[in-house]
Amino acid sequence: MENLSGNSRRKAIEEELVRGRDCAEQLRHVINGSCVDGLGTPFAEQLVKDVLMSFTNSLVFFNNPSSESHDLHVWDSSKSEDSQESNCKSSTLKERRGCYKRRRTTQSWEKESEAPVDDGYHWRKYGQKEILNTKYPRNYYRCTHKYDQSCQATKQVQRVQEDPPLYRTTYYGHHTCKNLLNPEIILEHPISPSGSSKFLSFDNTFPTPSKEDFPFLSSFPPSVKSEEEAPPSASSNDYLISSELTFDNSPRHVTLSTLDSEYKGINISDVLYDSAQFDDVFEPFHFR
DNA sequence: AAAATTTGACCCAC
DNA sequence: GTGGGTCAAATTTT
Repeated sequence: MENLSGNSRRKAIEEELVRGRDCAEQLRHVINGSCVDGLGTPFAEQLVKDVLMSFTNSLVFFNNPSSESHDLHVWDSSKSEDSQESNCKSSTLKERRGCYKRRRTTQSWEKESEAPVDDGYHWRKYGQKEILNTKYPRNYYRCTHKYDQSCQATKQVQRVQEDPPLYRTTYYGHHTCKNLLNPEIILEHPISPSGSSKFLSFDNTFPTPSKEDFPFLSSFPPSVKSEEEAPPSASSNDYLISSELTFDNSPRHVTLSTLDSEYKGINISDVLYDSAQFDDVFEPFHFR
């Protein structure tokens, strides 16, 4: 990933802000009813998402000039969502074997960690490949609820370094599944005793946050089990869910308000994160 | 028995 | 033609 610094970083921030402004302007038209019918709510939701993403990106650029930290790369091409659906016309299982469309572009993000992370979701391994010029095989996982809930989330995990052990996890798509194992989830944030932040309590429609593993909170995953051979790495309770976008007492925390937005078509994973993690753990966005 | 993993085959994008 | 993402039968684990 490239390091953004100096003018290029400033330019990136500027472009993001301009983009956000444009989206907000479009959103205004939608709200005023001057938008073409039929695009209404979904379009508005997309605009909201874009605006929030603009802020998010800008803040990341602003807060994170360094590229020495661990990785979180995000490239959003969500408008061309994953096309794993098979076009195959064959009907029998055997005929359908291997019949699929390879993913071209989808939203994805990477994370590197010293151990394969337990992100709280239920993953089913469906493949393993030796990758050219790499020492370790790449493991492919899909959401366990791919079929029962049509959850399209997948991830790839690959060991990239021996000593110290380093694993790169690349997530593709968002979880749309409901995790039924942890019906009651309450978020708390230890460094925010003032009460200025609101804790969110989720019912079984929303999985639990596991802050360290899911910087972009596709949804809040409950911790269920660790996978692969290594134990999950230690975590720090860094997620803060606030009722408003604010720089609060912990100066490096930036939080965005989200409530059940995922169920209204806005995926909070696109807009919610803790900026501190980017300082410590992640690089700025990666554009392809 | 059901769920999960392994692994070779298959096929598409490049 | 090749690399890599996915499928699915076989096998293992729970």
